[in-house]
Amino acid sequence: MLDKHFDPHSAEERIYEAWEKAGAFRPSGKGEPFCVVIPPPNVTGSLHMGHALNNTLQDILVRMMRMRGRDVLWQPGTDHAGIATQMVVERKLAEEGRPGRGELGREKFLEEIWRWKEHSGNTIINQLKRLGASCDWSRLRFTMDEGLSRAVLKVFVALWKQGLIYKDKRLVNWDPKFETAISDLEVENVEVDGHMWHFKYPLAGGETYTYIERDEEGNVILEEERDYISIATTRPETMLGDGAVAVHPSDQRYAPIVGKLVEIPVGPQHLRRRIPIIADEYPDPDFGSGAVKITGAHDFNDYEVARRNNIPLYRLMDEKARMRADGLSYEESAKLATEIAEGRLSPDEVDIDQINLVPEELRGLDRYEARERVIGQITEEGLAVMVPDEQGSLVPLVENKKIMQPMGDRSKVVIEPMLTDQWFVDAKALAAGALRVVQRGDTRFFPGNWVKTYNNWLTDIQPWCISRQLWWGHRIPAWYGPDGHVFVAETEEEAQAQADRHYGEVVALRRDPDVLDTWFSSALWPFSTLGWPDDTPELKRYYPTSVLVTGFDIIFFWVARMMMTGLHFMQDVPFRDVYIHALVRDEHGQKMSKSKGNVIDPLDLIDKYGADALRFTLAAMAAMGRDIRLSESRVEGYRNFGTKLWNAVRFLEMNEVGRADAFDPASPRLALNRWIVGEAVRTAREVTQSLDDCRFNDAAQAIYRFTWDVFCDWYLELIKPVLGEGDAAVREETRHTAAWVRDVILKLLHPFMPFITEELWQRTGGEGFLMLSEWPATDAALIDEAADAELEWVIGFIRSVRSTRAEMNVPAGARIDAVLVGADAESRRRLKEWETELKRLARLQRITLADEPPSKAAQIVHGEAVIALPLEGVIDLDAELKRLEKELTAVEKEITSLRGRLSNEKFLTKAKPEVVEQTRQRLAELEAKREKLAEARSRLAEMA
RNA sequence: GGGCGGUUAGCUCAGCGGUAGAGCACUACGUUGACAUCGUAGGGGUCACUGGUUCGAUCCCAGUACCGCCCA
Repeated sequence: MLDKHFDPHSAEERIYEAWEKAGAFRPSGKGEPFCVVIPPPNVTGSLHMGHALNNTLQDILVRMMRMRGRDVLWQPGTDHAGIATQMVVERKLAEEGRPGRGELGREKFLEEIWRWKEHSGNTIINQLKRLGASCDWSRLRFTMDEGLSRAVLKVFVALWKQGLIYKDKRLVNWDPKFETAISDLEVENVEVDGHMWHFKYPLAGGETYTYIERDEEGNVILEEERDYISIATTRPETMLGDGAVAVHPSDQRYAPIVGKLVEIPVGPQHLRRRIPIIADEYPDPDFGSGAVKITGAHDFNDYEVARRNNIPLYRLMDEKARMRADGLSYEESAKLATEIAEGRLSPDEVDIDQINLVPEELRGLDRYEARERVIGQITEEGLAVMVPDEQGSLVPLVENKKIMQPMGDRSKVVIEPMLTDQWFVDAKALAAGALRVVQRGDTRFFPGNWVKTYNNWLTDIQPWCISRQLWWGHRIPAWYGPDGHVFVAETEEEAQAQADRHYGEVVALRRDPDVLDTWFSSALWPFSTLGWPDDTPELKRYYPTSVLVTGFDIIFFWVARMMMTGLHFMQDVPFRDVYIHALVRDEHGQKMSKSKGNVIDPLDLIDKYGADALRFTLAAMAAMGRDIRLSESRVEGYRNFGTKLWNAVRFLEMNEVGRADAFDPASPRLALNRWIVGEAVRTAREVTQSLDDCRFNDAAQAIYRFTWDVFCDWYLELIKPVLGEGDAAVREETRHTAAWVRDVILKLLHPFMPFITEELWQRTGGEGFLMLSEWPATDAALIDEAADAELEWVIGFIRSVRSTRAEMNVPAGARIDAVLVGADAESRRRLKEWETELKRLARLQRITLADEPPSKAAQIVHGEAVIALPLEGVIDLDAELKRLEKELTAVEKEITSLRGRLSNEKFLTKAKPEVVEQTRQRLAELEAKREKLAEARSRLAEMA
């Protein structure tokens, strides 16, 4: 006998272990392949709500497909998460008071990381198991595995040979905390309060010009002689590295001075550097003064302008974003820079990186300290633009302004655009194919509007910086000879051989110290996990994978890149469908974040309500294209749903409903059983179709409704008398049907609530595992409309009586009589057939037949007949009159609306014929009903 | 500035060219032998606003307002 409740704590682990032990997660090898690769969580990670949603949805698809006989492979794994992991281990070493990364050295430090990974790197895997994820864990992969590493090497070398990977000195996002380049996707632009300073750049040689400002009509509003140009900046410290001042070519105010030189108002006065004023489309004439300084080595927009105009790029900071202290002295640097600016020296003739334009007294300072110093110096010198304050005295013009500040998404420090040597993938070249296949529909997005996002990004794609100045990751397979010549090869031996051939002698090689971006290896995931570069049976069988389930936030990071590499190396898309799900937010729509303290830990919810409840909640709320606001009450509600199901099965058990393996659902004779079979089939069809369309919420709702509102509320209530009093054959049929429907529910619900359904399956003597049983059939022939009509009549009868009783304030326990008035033969037959059930569920003493309603009775129109409830002594005449009035009003309102429609000729001619017919029928029904209601009212009115 | 999405019951959300739904919350009643993690009944909505298309618009189109997110 089942307990009153399902106990997730004792059941979940036991069931999961039994599945795993039996190899139930492995591909069957039979049927059409269905393959999903898991979006690999970080090896440092722990399960958060996003993972819970993502993996619940995958598991639902995977479990359903498995039951439908597909050969399912859900390929799991983790990625090595370069920065994050290195950070975690460094922090751990520090906490334990052990030698840090620097002291340990590369090799020892990597050993530490591996040790850490072996020890706690699978936390998230175990958490996924608690969620119920049915991945094939025997195939667990890790991006730093031997096999996957081989794939990375092979891809790197191949792309290098094809010219699609190259080394370049470009501006990259530099994280001063981790001291590495990061991808622009790892930069969050945060709006912060900033300042805009306005400074004067004096024209060289004391030159002047007439500065004329006009309003919109062209009237002169300001005209003065100036010996300077006014520049606004949010980053004064970068003035040191300015290479030019740019104005818009159409800007008349500055037209006279384009091509002239200005002095940068920083650094020792006798060494003032001069830079040219250039014309470029970039400056916005309406913004600030219309003139902008160009610091190509420290700003992405400036970088483009500088490249267009051949303006030199001067690096000002070191890897910690301090003002650099290396290179030439300021005097020498300024001199060279000036010669370049005046065209006496070409930038190519000098080692630009040796030019350090940071004055000696600022060298080694933090960038913000340097900023303050620069501002102070300029202001002191009188080159700040001054405005009057409230008291009328002149003060430097400093605007308070919202500025977008780039922050490292992991380090949380301000990112510095930095000119460095890095490795790049020519993403543009690879993007073309990735765009084409989606255009063509080889891969489909659900919902489809994400295609636009995907296209936009791939169209404007920048070179992908793949090198990272870290130790943890795939080390770049490039070796340098004594003269810096690079040799790229899969092995050191091969690189050495190349070098020996190149130099004609044996030379010592030095390997590039950098590692690759983690996403470089993740981009290979759909084929590297299946065994590539080896030609494995898995690769043949499961590539392209069937569907990728992921969040929109990594369309760029991951989906697009997998598409590029998949097409390039496998000549086919990595997945047929991409299902993009939403973000999980808190119940107020806020993004969950540790700093906000609004994080809901899925494991807490699992502890409290069980994995099934959490999974069902996530699925029920996963409507396409919308974020999920998770509230705990919802989880609680679905936990209750599990209890409801549990007790329904418990009830069947108590009534000796066992198993009927040979049961044919077409065999029942009873309308009740034929009806529930039809309803079950309808539900199976809806769940199946919804899941095929990735409409998880619709599928969840369909099974929920059927289980609770149809099976529990009606079917179980209606079979109670049958099981108690029916004859043997009828009882037998009903038990078999009930068992069959119970199993349909367990199966349809299993992908959503795997634990409780499996437990019930086992406890009711189900053979093998539910998770490996066959998905319910969806044969529409099992739907019997005559049975539907019959049950509709029965349920409607009971509902009406209950409703009227409540409104008449009849005590819930009181058994009253009912009289069926004006019933036709069919209704009489039905009444006879269902008398027991009607009496029981409507709480009636007797049901009799009559041609006229008794006096002082509440009257309910039910089809062609009227159900009269003689409530002499109980009935509140006024209340009943009111009730009838209310119903009449509602009916009349609708009649008016339908009549209006039907008297509209345009409706009759233009609306679809079946709609017109439907409307007519409905009107006829309502008119009949109105008549009966009116009769009932007048009878009652007479009595009153 | 460009793109995407949202605005439906008190809350969180589905939905849809013809009759507006769920969960939770709320009200009343209920120890009916599966279930109080429950049952029965009920209240509650100008479907943001303005136009347009249509026989008919909460739904389609355009605009407005407000709110999100992404990219510059």
